[in-house]
Amino acid sequence: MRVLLTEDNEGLANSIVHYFTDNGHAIDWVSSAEKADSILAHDEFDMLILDVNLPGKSGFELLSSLRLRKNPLPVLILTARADIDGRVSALDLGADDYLVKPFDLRELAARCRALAKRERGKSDNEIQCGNLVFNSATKTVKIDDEIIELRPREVQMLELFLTHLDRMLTKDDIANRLYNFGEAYTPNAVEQILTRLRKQIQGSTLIIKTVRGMGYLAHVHD
Amino acid sequence: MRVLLTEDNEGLANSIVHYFTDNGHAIDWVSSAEKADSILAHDEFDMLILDVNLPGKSGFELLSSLRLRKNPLPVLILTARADIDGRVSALDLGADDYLVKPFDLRELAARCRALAKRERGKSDNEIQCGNLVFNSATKTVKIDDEIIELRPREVQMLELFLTHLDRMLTKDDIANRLYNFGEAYTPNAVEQILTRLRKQIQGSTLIIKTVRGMGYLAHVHD
DNA sequence: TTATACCTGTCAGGTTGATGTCAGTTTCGG
DNA sequence: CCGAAACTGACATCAACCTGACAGGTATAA
Repeated sequence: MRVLLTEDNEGLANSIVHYFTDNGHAIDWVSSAEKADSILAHDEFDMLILDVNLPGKSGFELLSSLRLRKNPLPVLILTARADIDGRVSALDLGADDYLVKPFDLRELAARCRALAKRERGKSDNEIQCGNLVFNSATKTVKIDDEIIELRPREVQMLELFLTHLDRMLTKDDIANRLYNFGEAYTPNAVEQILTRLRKQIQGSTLIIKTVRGMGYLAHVHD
Repeated sequence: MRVLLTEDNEGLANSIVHYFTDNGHAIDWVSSAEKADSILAHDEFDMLILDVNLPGKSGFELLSSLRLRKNPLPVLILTARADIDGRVSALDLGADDYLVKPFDLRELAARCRALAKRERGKSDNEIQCGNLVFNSATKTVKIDDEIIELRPREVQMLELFLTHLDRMLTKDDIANRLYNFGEAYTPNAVEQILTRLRKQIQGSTLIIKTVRGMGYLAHVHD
C-alpha cells in the first residue's frame, strides 16, 4: 500500500512513517497541505492521511479542494479534540474516516487497512482482461466462464499484473508486493510462483512475457 | 444482526445490550454521537438505535449528517416524552422508526426485526437456499422440510453465510459478526463453530468451502 | 440449594496443502 | 558456443485447518 502522510508535527510524523515502513507499506511524508497538493498532482497513492491543523492551508481545505476535483482518493483525517465542531463530522466534508488524537498506531494502521480494503471492494471489483475475469471480492478467477482455483500467492501476483498491464515489473517490484518488509525472499521464489501462475492461466489471453535481464510484462494477446 | 446502540443512560443501555445479546444479536454500545460517528466510519452495522437526547452532539444531528452523506443505514430513534414534538422531524430527518421512552424491550426488539426485514426487502424473513430454508425471525432451519436445531452461534454464522453467498469471508470477517467489539476470540473458536455448523447442515445443498489461507466461501451445490 | 443439561471456548493431535528451496535443464543474448 | 538468467519438477517444511475431548459457565428444574 502506498500512503501519503500530511502532518506538521515532525515527531508524530516520524513515528507513523516508521511504523508503516516496518509493516511493509510505502509511505511518503509532507509537512503542509500545499506540498501534499503538488505531490498528489503527479504521483499516485492508495490513500492520504491528513492532519487538519496545518500551517497555511488547512487539511479541510485540501480535502474539499480534492473532492471538488472529484478525486476519490481515500482520506483519513487526524484531528485534535479541539478541532471538532460538534455539528459537523469530518465525514461530512468528504473524509472516509477520521481519528482523534492521541491515537494508537495500531489503530491507525487497522483503519488504513480497512479503508484500502473497502475501497478495493467498492468499485466494480471485477477486472476483465480478454477471456479472463478476476473478481477481487471473491478472489476467484474465471477463464471463459470456467472457474480457476488460485493459491493466495498466485492471486496476489495476478492482481499485480492485471493492475499493471503493459508495464514492466522487475522481480523486485513483484517481490515487494508479495512479501512484507523485512521478509526475506529469493528471486527464484518469485519465478516459481510465476511458473505456477502461468500454468493456471494457460488458455487465457493474458500473457506474462519475460524480458530477460529486466523483469516481466503482462499483456493481452489477440 | 449487528446493531449499534447510542445511548448515554448506562442502565438502559445495559438492559438493551443484554436483551439483544441474549437473543443472538451482536450489539455494540457507545455513549455519544461523536463516538457513534467514529465507529460508523469504519465498521458496518445492520442498524442503529439512537437516543436523541445525548450530551454533546444530539442524535438528530448525527442522523442528519448520516443522511447528508447518503448513508442508508436503518435508524431507530429513542425519544423521551418531552421530545415528542420532535418525532415528526425524526421521520423527516430520515429516521426509519421511533420509540417513546419508556418502552418494552420486546417492543424494541420487534421494531428492530421489522426494520431489518424491511431493509432486506423481503416480504417474509425466510431465506431459501437449495433445500435449506432459514427463517430469521424464528431462527429455525429446515433441510428438506425437516427441522434442524442449531445453537445460537451456529445460527449467527449460518445467517452470515446465507447473506453473503459466493463471497469470500475471512475468519476476521466472521469473528466480527459473531463477537462484540472488544470481545477476544481465537481463530480456532471460529473453526470450531464452523465444524459444528457443517455437521448440522450436512445433507443440505449449502456448501461452505475452505479457501486455505484466505477464508471461507458458501455456495449452493447442484 | 443441588443436579442436570447444554453451550461454547480451549487444547492437543492429526492431516492437508501452500510455498520456498534445491538441483537439473533450458533459453537467450552476445 | 559460453555463461548467465530463467524455468520447472521434486521435495521438505511449516502454517493452516479440522476435529474429538474436555472444562468452565449458565440456565433450568427439582
